[in-house]
Amino acid sequence: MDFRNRLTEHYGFTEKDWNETVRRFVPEILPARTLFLEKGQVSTRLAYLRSGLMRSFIYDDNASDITTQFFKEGSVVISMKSFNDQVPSWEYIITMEDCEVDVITYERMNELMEVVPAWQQIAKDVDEFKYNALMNRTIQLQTLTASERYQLFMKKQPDILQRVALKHIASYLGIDIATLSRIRKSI
Amino acid sequence: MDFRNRLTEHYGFTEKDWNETVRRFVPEILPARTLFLEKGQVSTRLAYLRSGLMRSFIYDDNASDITTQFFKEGSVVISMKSFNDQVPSWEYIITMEDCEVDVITYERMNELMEVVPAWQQIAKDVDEFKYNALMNRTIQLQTLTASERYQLFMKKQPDILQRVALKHIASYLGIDIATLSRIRKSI
DNA sequence: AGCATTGTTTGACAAAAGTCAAAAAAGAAA
DNA sequence: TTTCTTTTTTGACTTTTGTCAAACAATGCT
Repeated sequence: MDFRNRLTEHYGFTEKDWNETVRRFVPEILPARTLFLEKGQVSTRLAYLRSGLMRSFIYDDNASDITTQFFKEGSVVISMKSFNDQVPSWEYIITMEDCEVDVITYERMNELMEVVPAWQQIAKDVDEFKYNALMNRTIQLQTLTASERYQLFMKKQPDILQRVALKHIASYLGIDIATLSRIRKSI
Repeated sequence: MDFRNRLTEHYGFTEKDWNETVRRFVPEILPARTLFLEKGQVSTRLAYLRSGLMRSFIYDDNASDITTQFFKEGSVVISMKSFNDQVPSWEYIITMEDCEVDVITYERMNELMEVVPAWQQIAKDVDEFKYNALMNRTIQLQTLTASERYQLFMKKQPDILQRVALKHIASYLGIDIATLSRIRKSI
């Protein structure tokens, strides 16, 4: 099911709602390895990822290039804290493949929530969805061994596994790349 | 600064706002080791913790009694997914000390958000605060060693460290209790 | 195609963390 | 206080994971 049908079905979108929505999202093509958000900058845009793959990561003295999230087609690409509170981002977001996105700015999103109140609910639902995903991830890091975490990832996100460098999977799972290599051999 | 002042200062509460709020929160005393929320039940209430200490934990075939959060005085005690979406909880919440709480039900909270619109913002802020806390925790689990996690906990939450059994700290940090004991000795 | 760069695997080893069981310590209850 | 229960520590050991460096493989670029 495509985006429009989802909105109609879940949120009772009318023709007008859809039009108001569409006019505020700007389609863009982002080549692979384009930064969508930089650390330190206030996130001004949110994207719906039509096709392609992106990831968020942190990079500082303590932690060099640690992937914190993967975004695949159909996902909402957002750095929640920075976008919602309009504060500087502590993470980067970058494309890993050429991406087709529909982008909306913070201002336009606020307009949209006024014009189409259903968007308030959608925003809330997106935030909740992200919260739940993060909670699952946290519990996995808290309770599973490196090998178990990898096997679960393999099972739940086989598609991403095919598409990204292993070093990113490793950092996402909190495993050393050499260890991950050995885990893979042993399965 | 107490609760009332915080609301007045941050959200411009009027006398009336405060009265509408107060009448919907019910003060309660919960003895130590009282379940505030059980797994499988839909969370109907949220508490403001005036004094005492609580924790949330999961308990199932895979994971027996894994602490997922500590709540201390001044915190909002809530199982976000269950309360916000009114779905069965996947976690328990239990008091660890005698607790003084102000409790509000889901229905009353919705009323309150209508009568005092500032509460919509407060609810949003609480959710965001919890999300950020969870994000920090996740990154710690992802990037720090057991020893580093413990030392950080010691530094950031020395009060909780004094008040709860080490086995709960251990499970919260994803460390075996015997290992934690050795880490403590070595510092 | 050829070279440079980046990513992955491997070996040899070290360090970190877990397991199991028993002893010691601390707390709760009669 | 004494007993019972729970929690914490410890020892002996195993397993898991990380580190460093080199070799190997894959990929991108000119």
